[in-house]
Amino acid sequence: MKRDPDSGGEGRGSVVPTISQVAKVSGFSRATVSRAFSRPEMLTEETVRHVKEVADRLGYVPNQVARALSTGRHGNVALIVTDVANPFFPPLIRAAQLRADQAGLCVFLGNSDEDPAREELLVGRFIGQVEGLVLASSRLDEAHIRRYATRRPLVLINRDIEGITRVLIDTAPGVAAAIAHLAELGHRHIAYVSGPTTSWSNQQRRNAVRREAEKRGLKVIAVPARPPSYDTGRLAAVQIIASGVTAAIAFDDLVAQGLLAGLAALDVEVPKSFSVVGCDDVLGETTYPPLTTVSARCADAGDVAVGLLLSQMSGGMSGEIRHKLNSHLVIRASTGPAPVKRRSR
Amino acid sequence: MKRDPDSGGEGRGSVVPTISQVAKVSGFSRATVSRAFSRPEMLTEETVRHVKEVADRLGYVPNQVARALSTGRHGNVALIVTDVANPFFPPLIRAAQLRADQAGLCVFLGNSDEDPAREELLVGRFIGQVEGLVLASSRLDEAHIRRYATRRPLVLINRDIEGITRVLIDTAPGVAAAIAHLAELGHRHIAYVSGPTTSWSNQQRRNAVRREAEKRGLKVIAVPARPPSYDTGRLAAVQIIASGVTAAIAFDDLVAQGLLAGLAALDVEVPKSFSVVGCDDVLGETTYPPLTTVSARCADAGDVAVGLLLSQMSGGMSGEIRHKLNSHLVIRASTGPAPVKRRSR
DNA sequence: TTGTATGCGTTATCAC
DNA sequence: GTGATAACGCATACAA
Repeated sequence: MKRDPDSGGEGRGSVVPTISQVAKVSGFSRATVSRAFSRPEMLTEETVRHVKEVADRLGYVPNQVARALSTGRHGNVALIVTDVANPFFPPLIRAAQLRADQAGLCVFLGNSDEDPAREELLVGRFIGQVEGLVLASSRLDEAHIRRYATRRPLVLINRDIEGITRVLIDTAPGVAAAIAHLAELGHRHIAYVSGPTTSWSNQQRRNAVRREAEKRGLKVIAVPARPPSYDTGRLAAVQIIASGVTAAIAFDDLVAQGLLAGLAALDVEVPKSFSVVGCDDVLGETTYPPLTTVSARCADAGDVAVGLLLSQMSGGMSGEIRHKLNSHLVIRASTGPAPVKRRSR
Repeated sequence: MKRDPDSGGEGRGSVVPTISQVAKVSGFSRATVSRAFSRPEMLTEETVRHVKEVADRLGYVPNQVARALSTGRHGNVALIVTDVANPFFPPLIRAAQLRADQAGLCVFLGNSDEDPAREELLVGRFIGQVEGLVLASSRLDEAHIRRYATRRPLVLINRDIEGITRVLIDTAPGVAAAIAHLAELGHRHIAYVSGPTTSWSNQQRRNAVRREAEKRGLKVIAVPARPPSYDTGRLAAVQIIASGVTAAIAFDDLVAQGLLAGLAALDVEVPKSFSVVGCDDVLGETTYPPLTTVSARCADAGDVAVGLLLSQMSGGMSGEIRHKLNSHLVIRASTGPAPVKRRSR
């Protein structure tokens, strides 16, 4: 079982010092050296100072793996998202990181690419070395998630499973407001540019669109943009224009931005001849024209999720938690009055 | 040292099974159970099957921490970036992840916020439980980096320190081409909208601009946008216009995009009255007008960095490595001929 | 092919 | 306040 002390890139020819070396050199016991690092308040200031000095000289630093084995805690959590490169996630990741940092936790990041198998692989790799995990927009089936949740504290973002702690960005109110906004502008026929079928967010938004449109007597058709991206949004423009609608609400801002480009390519002026609404509000005013969109507080979701995970990890968790985050409509410049006349299809 | 087996969120009232339980129930020794998971090829198919069945029934799964302590390897690496939310990084992170995944590694992600102290904290937290790290756009001082590099394999992205493995996105050729492009369009006075002083990329780009401009007899002024962002870019517009230049090249695409917005707010038409060049090419054609920019292959950087880290971790590394990634100019629609006449400042 | 014995580096439990 | 020592759960020489 002897191991090459030089493997793993440690030291250049020098052995990695352990607590025992420090003990021997400092003249104290291993227990004392250990305490000098983990609970200095139990020792004389003098002792601590001496031990640390020796440790410094030897280049000793506590082995976290050994510590973790002994204590059962290592302060790691995992965050799995579907796509780091989708602008929805970076703010979420950032906020989650920040919260974890403040608690002294290290965070593993995983990228599932919306592939359940890949996500499962990642969870499997992480779960043995984390104290908790948060799954954002998980594509795992319910049974798997439930099983994982029995092994480790687990919180879901934008996935609604009874009994599992979850934080949901409730875009329904914002979407409803968007429909109302379009209705007031005189639009009667609109399109919903839909995202992934398996996405909770997509289902929620689609339903909200239908419900509110029906209530106001608007006709709505669905046009897919899968996977949701700038390109699929751009490609959807032709079909949307051909359908004769005068406005579209997209699954997310990226799709909306692509749609804007697609419309421009068709010489359709926005918002004069056509109105576009996005969702998530992750692009700010950077689109042209600035996008009317549903604000989704994705950063808050990351923050809250890690917060809930923390309290779950520390055991202070009573019943089921289903945290909802509000949304609202942000009106910018991509929506306007319905054009007075448009050719029928 | 007895520990509450229920802590850490494990099991609901059930003890976490260890290798010993499986051994007892299956009738084999602990060594055999261990081998059934780590080196099944050493055992009879029959024994492996039996052991795994028992393990399954008991819900046993190897404890990675214990395994790591024993073997000295745990398959974790760390990636630290300055800002997850800056569009430059997501593609890089994604590519790095992918490469690590293929090698079966888990990746810790850290966010330094361009703060050296914070970055140091993160490295300290990570280094004890990773086999290697990659630091992107590190703000750490050279001495620290060198010290860390003696403890673990380490590769730098966009930071040039002799003796440390590094991958550098060489934007100088692309920037030079951009200057040439502007010169050919008749621009004589241009601005460089600069990024963080401590950033290697910024220094490199600034120098390339100066060098090439001098060669072609262009005058160049520097205008700061710090920290580099959409907002600081937008704010820089006033100063830039006031200076009387006819074109600007920005530290990165985000700044360029902000500048575009700032110019629009001032009713300066792009590219008719003013030309803008970005850097990194992370926005694609999503800006208005589509941005002429220097392509920077940031995804490749992440991929290559992890690749180098892997070979360094496996010990197969000869001398010093300084991997350069090329760049080139991508001409879109934000650059055009210099306006025939502009009021002097 | 399988079992035995020991070590990995640390923390926690007891004594002193 | 400090020291001896037994876990923590697993992997691996070595013996059988």
